[in-house]
Amino acid sequence: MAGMFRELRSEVEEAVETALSDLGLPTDDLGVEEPPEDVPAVLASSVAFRLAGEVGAPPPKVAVDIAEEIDATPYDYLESAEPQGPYVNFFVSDAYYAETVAAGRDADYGSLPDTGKDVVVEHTSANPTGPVHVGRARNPILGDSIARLLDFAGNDVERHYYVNDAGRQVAVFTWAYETFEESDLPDPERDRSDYDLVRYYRRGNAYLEDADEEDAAAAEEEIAEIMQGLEAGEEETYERVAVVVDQVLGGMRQSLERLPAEFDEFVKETSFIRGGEADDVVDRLQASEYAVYEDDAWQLDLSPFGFEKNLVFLRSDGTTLYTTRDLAHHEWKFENYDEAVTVLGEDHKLQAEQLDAALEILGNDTSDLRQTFYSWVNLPEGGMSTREGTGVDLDDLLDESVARAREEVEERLDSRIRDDELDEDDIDRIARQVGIGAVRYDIVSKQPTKGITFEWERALDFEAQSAPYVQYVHARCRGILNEAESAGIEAETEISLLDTDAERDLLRVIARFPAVIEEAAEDLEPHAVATYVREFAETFNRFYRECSVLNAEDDDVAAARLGLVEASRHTVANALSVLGIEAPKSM
RNA sequence: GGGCGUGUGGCCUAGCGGAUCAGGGCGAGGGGUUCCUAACCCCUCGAUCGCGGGUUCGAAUCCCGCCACGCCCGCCA
Repeated sequence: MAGMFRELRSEVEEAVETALSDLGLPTDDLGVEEPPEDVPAVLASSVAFRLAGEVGAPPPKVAVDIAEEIDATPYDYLESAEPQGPYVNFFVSDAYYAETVAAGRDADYGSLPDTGKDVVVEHTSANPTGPVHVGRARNPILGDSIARLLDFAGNDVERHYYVNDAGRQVAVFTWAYETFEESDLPDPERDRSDYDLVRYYRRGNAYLEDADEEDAAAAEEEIAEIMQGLEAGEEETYERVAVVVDQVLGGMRQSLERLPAEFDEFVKETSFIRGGEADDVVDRLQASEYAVYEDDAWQLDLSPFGFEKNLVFLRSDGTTLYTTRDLAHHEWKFENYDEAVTVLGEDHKLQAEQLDAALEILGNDTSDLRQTFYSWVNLPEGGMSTREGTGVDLDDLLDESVARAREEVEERLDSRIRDDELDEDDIDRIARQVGIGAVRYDIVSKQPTKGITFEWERALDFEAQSAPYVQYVHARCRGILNEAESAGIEAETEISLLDTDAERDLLRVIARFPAVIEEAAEDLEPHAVATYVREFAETFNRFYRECSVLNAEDDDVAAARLGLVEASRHTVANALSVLGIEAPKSM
């Protein structure tokens, strides 16, 4: 049940290995790969190139010998091996296609068997200083998609947001919130706690920058007091900070939920100070052979790990640093989960590597920790900053996208052929699904390491190679399924009647889905699923044009095609679900 | 200065050692709807895969050098 393609791949690998060893040839590299689109085989091998020297014959001759030696009879899905030039091509049996339709007709098609692993995915973890802006939006979208992907690949997944509530920023924020008067501030951009409070944060930062030395120093003293209070474990200080943090975070959560990105737990940095775990980390690091005491501060000499500079883990005033607390945080993850995944901006790369080294020093096995990085989303004119108030708020982007999607829906209403009468709720629903989906797909479909420059027109393009393009395929499937039901057509798993190129192409693409999930999950690359689902949609649209279900030659063909549509619907719905994009029942 | 990342047609993007077409999309031009929703499909235009070397039977993909851009090199997070 783990996917026909994956089983076929195993069969082919075994068959090639057997044939090679029977021929007395090395089996270390089987060269099994996917052939180009125009080759009708499902898999191919390029071993002949590598073995040509050894055999003393040209690759095409070697390919013939290997193909002849391969015995397909013991296998269910491998039908035959045929040489073509220097390649050996592998063709599949009807059972391969039949099992694909049968598997695809299960609603959870594509999901992988339970791994039994508990995995924690930490993502976003943006400082609670103000509304989420587009520059940060890649993190929740990527992180949430990775969590969904790992879940679909058979893992038990928890999503965590690590709340930085112990740093200087929140101290500044708390001081500003307690110091400035609302009447001195501009109106909030939205009636929500994060938009409300960020005004104090911005005012506070501006004050620190512009105030004369004496006033600034006085403010700094108050800020330092808050930081010291946190470190000393003063309950009262925690409460003061929490008033600010919890309110801002509450607002930010509402933005994130629109994506949607939801969390199982918000883990506060201060909890590792209060619980004593951070102090414990300090004690153990001080006792390690890498610890040095320089300039009144405790540091780690990480040169054996390839780092030029020392990593300070305890300030000269005796307080801990972000990384120190994060060490305690990660040890806690190791205790409670089998694997930990963290989604971070590229600016945290060095810090993440140092964290890794320090965790090793503390005796942890960091092979269970995987960090994945992404580049920032910038505006054409530069970066975005919460503190300075520059950038596009995520809420504004989503609102704009939904509004444009609504315009599209309304425009298309007139030329609509289908007589299913979309009501006001449908229009709302479609605008939201398409609008949010478009933003999400635009972000999740690109390699995370590539930088993105945010441009309205490009982000909100609903044409081909976008979420709506794929979502439309789902709506088409639902449309066919609904009509078929009223027409009394029952789906069948009947491969012999699905023999056109369009049908076979679609079957082959559907068969690959579980293998795509497997590989994407292994590499933490949801964009591979986005690429796949786009290819799937292209293939489906060709099938849709050429092979009518409701107007098929006869009832048997209609029933067989309906089975294929069912499998298609599950494939596209599940792929979209992994990407966190809704699958509309109509558009 | 050092480290990491990115560089694919006018623009965006996939591929990251294998099939003398490097896939898609946007854009530009031309077609398609008495037939399951045209947010669709088909055709045409357009790429020395940043530059220069090297390894290999084979390189967009690996190695070296260079150039451009981004990020990092705090007792900030």
